Amino acid sequence: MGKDSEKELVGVKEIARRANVSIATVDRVLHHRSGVSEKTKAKIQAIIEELDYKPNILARRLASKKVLHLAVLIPLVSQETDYWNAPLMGITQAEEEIASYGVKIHKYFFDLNDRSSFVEQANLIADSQCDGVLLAPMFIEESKSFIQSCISKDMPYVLINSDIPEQNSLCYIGPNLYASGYLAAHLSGFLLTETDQILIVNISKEIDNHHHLLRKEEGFREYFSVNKRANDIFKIDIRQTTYEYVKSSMQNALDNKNIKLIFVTNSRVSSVARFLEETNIHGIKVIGFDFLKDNIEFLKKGTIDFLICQKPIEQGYKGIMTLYNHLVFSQEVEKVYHMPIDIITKENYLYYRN
Amino acid sequence: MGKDSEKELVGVKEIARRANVSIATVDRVLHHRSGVSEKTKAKIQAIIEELDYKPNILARRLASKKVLHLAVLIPLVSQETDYWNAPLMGITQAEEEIASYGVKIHKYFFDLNDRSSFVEQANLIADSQCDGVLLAPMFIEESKSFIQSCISKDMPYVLINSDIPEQNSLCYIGPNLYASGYLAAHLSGFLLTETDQILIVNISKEIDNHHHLLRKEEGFREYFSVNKRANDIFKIDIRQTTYEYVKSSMQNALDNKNIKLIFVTNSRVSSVARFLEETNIHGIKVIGFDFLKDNIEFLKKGTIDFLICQKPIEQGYKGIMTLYNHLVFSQEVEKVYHMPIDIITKENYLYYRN
DNA sequence: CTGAAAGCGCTTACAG
DNA sequence: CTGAAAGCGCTTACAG
Repeated sequence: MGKDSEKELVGVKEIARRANVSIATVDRVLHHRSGVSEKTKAKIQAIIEELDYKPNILARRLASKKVLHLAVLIPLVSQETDYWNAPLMGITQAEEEIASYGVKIHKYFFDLNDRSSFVEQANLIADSQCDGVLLAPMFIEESKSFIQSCISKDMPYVLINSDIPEQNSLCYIGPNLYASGYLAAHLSGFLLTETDQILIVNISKEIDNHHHLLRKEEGFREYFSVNKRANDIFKIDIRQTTYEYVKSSMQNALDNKNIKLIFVTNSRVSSVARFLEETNIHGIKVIGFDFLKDNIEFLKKGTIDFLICQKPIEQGYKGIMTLYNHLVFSQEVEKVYHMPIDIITKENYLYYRN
Repeated sequence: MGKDSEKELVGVKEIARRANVSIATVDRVLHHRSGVSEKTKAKIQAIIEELDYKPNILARRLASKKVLHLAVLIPLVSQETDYWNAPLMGITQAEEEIASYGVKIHKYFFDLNDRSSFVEQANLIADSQCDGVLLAPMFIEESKSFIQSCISKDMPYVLINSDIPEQNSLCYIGPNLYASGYLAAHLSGFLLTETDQILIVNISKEIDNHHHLLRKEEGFREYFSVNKRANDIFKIDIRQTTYEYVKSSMQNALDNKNIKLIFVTNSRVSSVARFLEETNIHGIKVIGFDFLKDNIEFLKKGTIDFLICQKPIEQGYKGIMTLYNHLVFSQEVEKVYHMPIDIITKENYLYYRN
């Protein structure tokens, strides 16, 4: 008994009856609206507490015709990588789920290779007077100034995929980059002897800004240092993302060495795998990131040994739901929600969700 | 335009207006209730189709006071293993989420070591006239006859954790046992040379029925056979779950061999790890199952190398939500929903969700 | 076989 | 500062 039997019937009506006021007044204090005398406000609040009143969300959404506008700012899916298709799917899924609850989602896309497109879209959002923003802060400086305008407009915002320092964001949802690098190193450890050579590969047009890649590299190196492993670790930054460029860079990097394992710090690992396959290089283990079609193909064939994946779909989904739950239910949110660090192999990729 | 602009306003009222009937009549055909002439029924249905009417679920649940009763039948959490606490958490989480939508969940527990307790509880459910059942069919025969009574009473049921052949279940939600054994073998492969010896350990009071353990073993062996690896594979079935019994069994099993890796087919892997630790045996790799406190402790210390986990919380959660979505929204369900096969290590366990 | 009316628990003008 | 009333889109008796 107790728990089960009590709550049942408590609604605004009951509260109004007990407080000897109208339900409209109860509604006012429920929503912290002005225009209620301190005295009656206090009385009503006491009753709300006492009864542990929980509003009926169904009725709330039904009665209120207010629609909630959420803006999303993420990279455009490019032909170079369809990684961003995944978060977008999660966002769309959330959208479908809450559409009937009066939520509208407005999507803005920018080009990963074009900072100005980011600024442009960000400005559109800033002017749109929406109720909340989901943001992938790929360009640090530009993101910071966008965030400033969000703050000044009192728009809550959620960051996904990569975090940015100094932030008043509602929360960050995404990987712990350092930890994922560390794990990659641990897996590497299984594949190597103490003397095998390792190559770390960062592939990105804008490596300076891509703290993510560098933080993964740090985590990776840390593992070897903590475990006092003697393996030589080389590294290369590849600043053009075309296959031809990756190929020639890799040729140079492998030259005159005896690399046994390559750690690619992002989803571009398929370029490296393609290179190894085309040039008929065998006996090198490969670890990279993300559950993308190309990557999975190489995983199946055994050219890639491990992929680390961090639920990009769920990042998008959770991002939207967090905004929704915060705005509609005033739900408290964790400041940081690190995604699980999933290990994908030939044997379990079929069962990977997200 | 198009998609966005159209639907907005279509409700029972509009349908009623167009069909020249009352909304009560519209409601009748919406719910396939009797008492409507074929003629008006056809007219209304045509309009519903034409308008692509989607009922407002909020209003539906709000107006209808009908409560949905779901029954859950799972093992009691024992002091021997708290595995079943996880699915229970997922069930409770789902319960909280949909409680305000008029769903009541009734939990029945049985003792894993006592078949009769299963039958007892199953009978209670069969008599309870609930609207749907979530079931962990640990005892095959008893489950089959319970399922028969569900079918005869037209109660939909969902299976979790382990599947049972011949089934008209709404769906199965749980691991692909064979595949998880296969993956375990793949991971083992990384840790071994071609000549290292392997020991498979099944720990359970009722191994005959526990097809799950045996199917994992099969998957495990299959990997070595497919990949033509020459490792000797030994096995032992331990039919008492107390630590003392496990310990002495393990002592025997290791005697006179040079085992380099132990594969424990379920969550009892911590007993084996404890044994290795207490008897100061080093240099044996260990792979087992499930994200349990004890197991994680040994993972941290390095006694256990890999844990394979299959989101038990989510199994419970999805089980309930599947019943709910099926009963409330008539949502179609996949017959089989295999959980991802997660690999847990020292480095990523902190980020594991579920 | 069909419809008018009340009600689910809340919000929103509107009037005072 | 406060309340009476209409309405959100649907369901449920009840009456015919």
